[in-house]
Amino acid sequence: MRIATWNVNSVGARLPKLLDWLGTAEPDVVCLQEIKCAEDDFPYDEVGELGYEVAAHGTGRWNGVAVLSRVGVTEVRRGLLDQPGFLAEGSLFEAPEPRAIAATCGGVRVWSVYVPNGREVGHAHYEYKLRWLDALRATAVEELAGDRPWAVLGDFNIAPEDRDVWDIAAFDGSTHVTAEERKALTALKGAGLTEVYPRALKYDVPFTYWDYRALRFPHNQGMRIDLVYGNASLTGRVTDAYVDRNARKGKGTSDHAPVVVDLASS
DNA sequence: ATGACCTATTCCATAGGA
Repeated sequence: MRIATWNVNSVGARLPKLLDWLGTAEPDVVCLQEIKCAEDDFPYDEVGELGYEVAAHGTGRWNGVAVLSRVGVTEVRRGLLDQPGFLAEGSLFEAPEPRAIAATCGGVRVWSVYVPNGREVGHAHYEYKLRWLDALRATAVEELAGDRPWAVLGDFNIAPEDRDVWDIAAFDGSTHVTAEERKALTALKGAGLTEVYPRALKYDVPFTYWDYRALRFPHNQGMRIDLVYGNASLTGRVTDAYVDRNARKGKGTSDHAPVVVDLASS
């Protein structure tokens, strides 16, 4: 069984690339982030023709997550346990954002998550990011009572180690590399999870994101921020994991590459 | 070269991304 995660940066703009990739990588389950469309506007028919059922959670212009599966989709859950919203400047209410969806696919429980960016250290969005990560941890604790294979995959917007960014000096004082954010990942692992570390298809560090600007991809100036965590029932079945950087090549791509994880059949 | 992009929308300007 092959599961994957990919921040597609708009499923509408990325549809041709997504369909191509589904056809060649042939994943059984795909967690998507930043679909940037309302639930009703997801291209269900197009991915359906390739055999995928879809559970989507999206409201439009920003965020949005989905799970695609050709091995069934049951027990769909939208949002985290006590998920915080973001109080935008000038807004009176915290808006709940579509950043997490779960489904059970072929006996494996998967969460597709798009962790808030944080914008700047000390910004309200940064505090929101940390609160959101704590809600993710609490959700994991709640769901990990049993021993069914369980994984959370997605764009965490955190580089776990200094080596996971192309130049740590360039990130001095910025989000994605702070001790607080990394502590949140450690706390998440404390729920009973281990990271599935992927192979790089080229170079040493398996980066998953390269900014569109400044020729970051050709220069391999990337970040490893799309991550996979699983419980022992899942990680014990991992036979391979890699970042498909080929999906980042050429025009009309996402700025993220997919992370692919292969599991032995149970 | 301290340069360099891309998305959807209240659509040709802006917010957000990381």
